[in-house]
Amino acid sequence: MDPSARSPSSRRGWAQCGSSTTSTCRRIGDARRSAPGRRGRAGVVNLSSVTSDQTLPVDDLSEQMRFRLQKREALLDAGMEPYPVRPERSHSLAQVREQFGALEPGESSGQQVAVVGRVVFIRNSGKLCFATLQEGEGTRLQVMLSLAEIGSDSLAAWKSLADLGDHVAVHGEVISSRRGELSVMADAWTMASKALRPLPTLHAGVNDQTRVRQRYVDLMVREEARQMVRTRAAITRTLRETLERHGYIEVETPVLQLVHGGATARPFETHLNAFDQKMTLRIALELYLKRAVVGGIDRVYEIGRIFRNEGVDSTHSPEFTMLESYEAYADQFVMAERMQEMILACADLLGSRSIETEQGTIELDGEWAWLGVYPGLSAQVGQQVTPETDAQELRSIAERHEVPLDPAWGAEKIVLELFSEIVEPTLIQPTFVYDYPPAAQPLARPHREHPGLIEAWDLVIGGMERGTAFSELIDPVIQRERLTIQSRRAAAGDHEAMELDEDFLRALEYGAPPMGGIGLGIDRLVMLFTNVGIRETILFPILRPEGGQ
RNA sequence: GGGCCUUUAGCUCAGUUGGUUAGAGCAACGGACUUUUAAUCCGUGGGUCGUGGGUUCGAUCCCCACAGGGCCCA
Repeated sequence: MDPSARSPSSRRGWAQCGSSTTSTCRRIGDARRSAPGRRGRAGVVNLSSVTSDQTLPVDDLSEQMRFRLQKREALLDAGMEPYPVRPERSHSLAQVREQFGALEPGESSGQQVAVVGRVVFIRNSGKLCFATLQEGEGTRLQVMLSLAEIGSDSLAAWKSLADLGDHVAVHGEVISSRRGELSVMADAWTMASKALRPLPTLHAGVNDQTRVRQRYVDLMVREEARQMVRTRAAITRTLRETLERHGYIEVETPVLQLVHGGATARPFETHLNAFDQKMTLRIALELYLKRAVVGGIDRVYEIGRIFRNEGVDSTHSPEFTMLESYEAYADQFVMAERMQEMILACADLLGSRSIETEQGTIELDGEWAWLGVYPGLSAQVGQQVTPETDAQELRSIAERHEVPLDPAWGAEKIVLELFSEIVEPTLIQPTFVYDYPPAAQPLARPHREHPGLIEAWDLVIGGMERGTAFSELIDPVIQRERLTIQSRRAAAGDHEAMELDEDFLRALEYGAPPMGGIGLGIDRLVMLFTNVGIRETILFPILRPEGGQ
């Protein structure tokens, strides 16, 4: 707030403003009642004085927006900036609450402050006005504007120019109202930012569509939306802290890649003009992080956005955030300890190791179960299934359980499908599903004891895969064989198959240390702790274009 | 890809078994009010009933297509 706003001269300014506004508002009413033919010309407000030669077609705007545009003009006419560069602000609303929270009802602090916030409630009476300001994460504070303190011109300006949704700056003494509400008793106010669109009803919230399409509105009106942002940030911070306690180093690896790999997924394609080169957006972090471990960064992780050009539903988003971490001289069991520690740290931060869901209570405390893929499937279908069970028999099991299969799939792929359809949804408590067939993960090493299996697990909680880990494949010869098979599939038209990454193989050929690696989907982790769909965990999710645009 | 539900004022929602001028709360506009708490009281305005076709004397309502959103299935 400009200090001069409290000088007598500026009060004269408000006086002019107040009176001109009254007439402005009458003009709007007159214009609406005048002949329709005039509205075309009069119905365009020129904003060139502040922005450019752009104009807003006023006839297309709601009545409320037209009034607010006129109020903005009235502020400018009166020499009052509707969007000042830096309003005076001595305290945040939270600081006022903290420093003066102990005031007794009716007590005055004798302290002057300058605060800024968005008007979320407004209660105007003849000579005393109340407004509730809201800032940042939702902290609210009442301001009072009294005729005796602020003068008739400034009070009139407040009543005619300040709307719900505006940011306003208020200077005055911190007091407690007679009812004990902590307040700033204004001796001056200025506009901090004039809102042209009305604030939605605060108590009803907004519908699901507006929530995701206009998250900024959702954040203004719904505390749970603000809480989601904080929860997600707290979870990523906790994951970082846990890994860094174990000596992990955070790195950033390329998003734009020549060769996509590290996962089975269809990539987004793009083009690098400088090299006239086709490129893809990464579908995983894996291959570059392993290169870092080869180079001697023994404990390394990245939290980053990855992109998969696939379906969109309540559990899938085309872009999502993944944590991958790699640790030299560790195996899948060490990584299981890391995973459990990270998730428990998040649970403790959020306050509880029990999570209530529709499928029942998830208990994160205690031992987490280990379940072999083949024993788990055998128990659920009531017949022995082993790596030796042939595709034909597996297909008859699938038929009995009404699991649709692709005719091209082999036995291993069928087992994976059967497990994820029949067993996975039943695993509510934290379970490491392990001893996978090789088809599951081309980048995991062969099992140390059982031929025909690999060293990899998926962590299933609440019937959904939340994370995965392997004892990583470091034998460059076997890795080349596996990637060659993948690349043949890619060449044959399988959009999800990996390409042969020669530079990655070259890195392995220099000798990678034995290592364990983790992949953890951040969005699904947030979903676990908050019980909402993926679109609520992502601040600005991918959406179809709005109609008519 | 298939099925079901949904789209009405700035916001949240009623409603119309097809019929005069489509409603409520909040919000807005005018007025009253110096301790309110989603303030209250009086008055006023605000609608392409998602879009485009069709049936009908008449469609926001019935039918078809399309678009957005949601749920279930594949």
